[in-house]
Amino acid sequence: MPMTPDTREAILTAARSRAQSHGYNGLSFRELAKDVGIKSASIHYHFPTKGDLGAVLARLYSAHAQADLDAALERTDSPAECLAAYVGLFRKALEDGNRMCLCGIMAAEYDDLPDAVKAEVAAFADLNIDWLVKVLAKADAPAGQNAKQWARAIYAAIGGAQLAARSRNDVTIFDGIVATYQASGLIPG
Amino acid sequence: MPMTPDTREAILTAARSRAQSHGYNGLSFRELAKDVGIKSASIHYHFPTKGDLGAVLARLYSAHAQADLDAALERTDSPAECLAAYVGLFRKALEDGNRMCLCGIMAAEYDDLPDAVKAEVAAFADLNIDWLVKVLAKADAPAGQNAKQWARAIYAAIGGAQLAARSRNDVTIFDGIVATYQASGLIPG
DNA sequence: ACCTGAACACCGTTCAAGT
DNA sequence: ACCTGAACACCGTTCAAGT
Repeated sequence: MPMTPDTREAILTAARSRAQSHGYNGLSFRELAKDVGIKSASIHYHFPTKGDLGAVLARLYSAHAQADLDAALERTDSPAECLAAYVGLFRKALEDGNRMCLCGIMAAEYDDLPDAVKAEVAAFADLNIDWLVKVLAKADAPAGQNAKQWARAIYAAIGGAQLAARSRNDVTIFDGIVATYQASGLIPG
Repeated sequence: MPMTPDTREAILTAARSRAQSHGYNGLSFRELAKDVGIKSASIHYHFPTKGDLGAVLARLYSAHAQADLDAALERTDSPAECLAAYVGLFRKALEDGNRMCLCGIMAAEYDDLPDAVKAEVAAFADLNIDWLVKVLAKADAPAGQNAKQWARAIYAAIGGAQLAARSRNDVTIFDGIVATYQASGLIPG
């Protein structure tokens, strides 16, 4: 009689939390097993390899992000308000234990990632950029730039702000950087 | 009679290269030992712990960057030209085997870093920001922002561009993002 | 002064064995 | 269907031993 109704679910929850702090390399099956209350060998029953777990993790993370972004776009089609919601999602990770976007931290480990995980990380970036393109459609892009280039720049800049704030363990650094992005016109505000 | 005149130097060179690709977690004493042609236990003679190696690595990396930046500032005090040189340093890492800035990749692993390495990563960020403040002194900051806030935003944005381009293994993505930063006024160009 | 082999507790993975 | 113990080759680290 297991404590949790669904071991697979419990593994995914613990793994997501750990991965957002320690990355893919820092994710340990033995630590994960302790969190869940099983032996590390048992994790392989649910996820044959660490790469399988990483890929599922990233795919679920993307689906969750997609849902959040769609909900924001449904509340308003104002670029400034949508971007505020967008920035808020990345801010939340920092607030919650100085964590990173799962796919942002994994992008840094790119060379060590199994191919299946690499693909999911790329898909997350695409999802973000596609949503930003939709939002930015009714805003004025920087001179000579199309919406796609603009979207890519915003995605990269927010990821960088998260990374910079994290290594200071200080969310206000994130806020300050975003404010400068807005003042410069990179982010509509 | 060792092949290399200075084993310590050989360890540092190999470690820097590996760390810029695989990060601190992905740095293996046994792989490093193979590169240098000694046994992994021997590395501990030169660097007692992996944290010691990481801290020395980051400190040397910072010193090298400081020299490069000072040289650029000596060639010209034009903000646009200095920033072009700055961007070029980050671009070079991507060109050279899709590598990252050492301290950028380590910032993503922040939670797993020994304290001595954390300090060096923070010092690298400070060095970058201080240099940028000097360069930006004679340029017009985005409305309501001081030079320090502006410098922080540029440092974060360039790091994010490197991260985003790396996970596509495509330097032209970096160039496109930087072009948008320039068009928006975030980076003087 | 510099290097090594052997040991330790870690890691992901496999697999025969349990229920 | 789900879990485990034991084994394997990896990891950083220690240390007595070599030169």
